Amino acid sequence: MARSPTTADAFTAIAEPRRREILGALANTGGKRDVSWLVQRLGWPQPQVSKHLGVLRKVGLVNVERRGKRRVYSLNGAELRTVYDWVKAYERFWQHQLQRVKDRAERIERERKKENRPN
Amino acid sequence: MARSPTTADAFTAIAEPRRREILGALANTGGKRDVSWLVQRLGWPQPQVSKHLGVLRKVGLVNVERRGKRRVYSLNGAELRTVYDWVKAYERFWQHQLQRVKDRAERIERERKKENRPN
DNA sequence: TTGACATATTCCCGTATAGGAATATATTGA
DNA sequence: TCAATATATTCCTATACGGGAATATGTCAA
Repeated sequence: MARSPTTADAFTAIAEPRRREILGALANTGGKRDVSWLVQRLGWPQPQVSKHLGVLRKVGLVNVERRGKRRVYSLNGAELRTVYDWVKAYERFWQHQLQRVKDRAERIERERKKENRPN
Repeated sequence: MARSPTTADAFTAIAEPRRREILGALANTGGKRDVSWLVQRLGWPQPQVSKHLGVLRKVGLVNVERRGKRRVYSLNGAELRTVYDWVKAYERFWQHQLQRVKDRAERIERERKKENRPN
């Protein structure tokens, strides 16, 4: 078997840096723009932009709206939330580390004060 | 060009469902276990587990510690935080939607009350 | 040293990419 | 109808996967 298709879910879709760039570009402008604008903004060939948008659309990270000959793409935050919820469940694993750093700093501070007081 | 290697960064590494399973298994037990335990727990062939662990290690999502002939793997939350920070920046895009849902519910509620009161 | 155990690595294969180039499809206006 | 514009799709190729099977490496204990 090969790798999971990029269209499998939000995780595989955002694995590609350029697709994250597209989401970022959409986000910076309120989350709604047509393809021409994205092509101009990103400076990539139009087919490349369309293809990446196709992947993002298939996994529901963006929605499309026909507007004459334009197609307006918009961010769908709900789908990104899948990723957010997953990673947030690991929060304690980096907060632990921060806590450890904090604890250590406090211990050192206590010891510093102790040294100033005679025993 | 092909797809970005899975060892490129945390995003590509966690795109694979089985690697997320490994992280999940580690997390459920305080974040520190050897390979045999993971093999037992996940029920996959040992080489498969080792190979996925190799990818996770290369991107820094886990650390290894030699313990005799065992190798103890531990979660490295700091690297997951990369993903967290990225996705958190889009928070408003799903909160917007929740807000919209909430606003709509409140508007409907107001209108329901209005109907009960004579104008 | 030797054997048993734990883990990593290699080789093979089918599959699915991402990018480039070319082309197809759809929509508008004259 | 026809040309122009906007966007999507197709075809091509190099690349790198993930799983299975086999094997290599490393470490302990007797």
